[in-house]
Amino acid sequence: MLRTTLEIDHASTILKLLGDQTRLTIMKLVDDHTCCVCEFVEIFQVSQPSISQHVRKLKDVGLVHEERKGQWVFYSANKENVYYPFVQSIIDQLPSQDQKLKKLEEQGTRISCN
Amino acid sequence: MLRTTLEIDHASTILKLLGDQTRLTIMKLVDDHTCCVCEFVEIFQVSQPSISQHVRKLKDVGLVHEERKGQWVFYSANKENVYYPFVQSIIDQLPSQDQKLKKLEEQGTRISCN
DNA sequence: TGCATATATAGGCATATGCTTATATTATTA
DNA sequence: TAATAATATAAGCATATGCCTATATATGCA
Repeated sequence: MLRTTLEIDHASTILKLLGDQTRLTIMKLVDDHTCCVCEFVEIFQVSQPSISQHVRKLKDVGLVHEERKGQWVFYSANKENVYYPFVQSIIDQLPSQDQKLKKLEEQGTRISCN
Repeated sequence: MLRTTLEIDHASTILKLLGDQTRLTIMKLVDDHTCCVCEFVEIFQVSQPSISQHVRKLKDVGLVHEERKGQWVFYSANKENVYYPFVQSIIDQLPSQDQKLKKLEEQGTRISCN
């Protein structure tokens, strides 16, 4: 098995990124969902620029992948990233956050993103 | 197998703590070594109060165990902590930092701590 | 007891972080 | 083209963080 060496300074950078409840939850969600900014705004009850800044940080280190579809921008996990196995090993230990998306569907707030 | 649920807010707190290169390295070292403050000062080339503050944060959440031996205070991983399996899964992916301790031994700086 | 050594705490400071509002950009549609 | 909608960026602000120096506390030993 190929084992990439994870330098400690790179690791601490990733951990710092995940050491924020909003970003950690986003990573957990995009691990098996594709979500748009407006959904995160709804889920976290925070301003749209705040979410934009969080996803930007994740995008800057390449943990998420951005895809524009019309007026929406969708984010998903970039599983090709060198550090993704590390991230995955962490978020795998977290409880599913899918109920947050389900709640949006029930409210009909997720319509825009399908 | 018993599986403790790791709440996402607790997880982000732990990750934030580990999201600092000094603290992450300390955790990696104390995972299989018992170290005193003066060693960390030597290793990280940072002031003694700075190290004291870092280990205090780790101690406050119970990740490290403090033990006074004479005038020295030794720190080791508190593997009884509920979050330790989570921490362990992370630091297990990091390269050994033992060469930092070896270097101290070569310099004779680690004498005090045996 | 007095001095040296190791560590902890207090206080100050520069920078980082996360949020907000205001505004710019990009795409959709009438 | 103009209006609307989604997102990004800019700027400002309050708080957090990590470091330092100065000082307090605790222990060992002459």
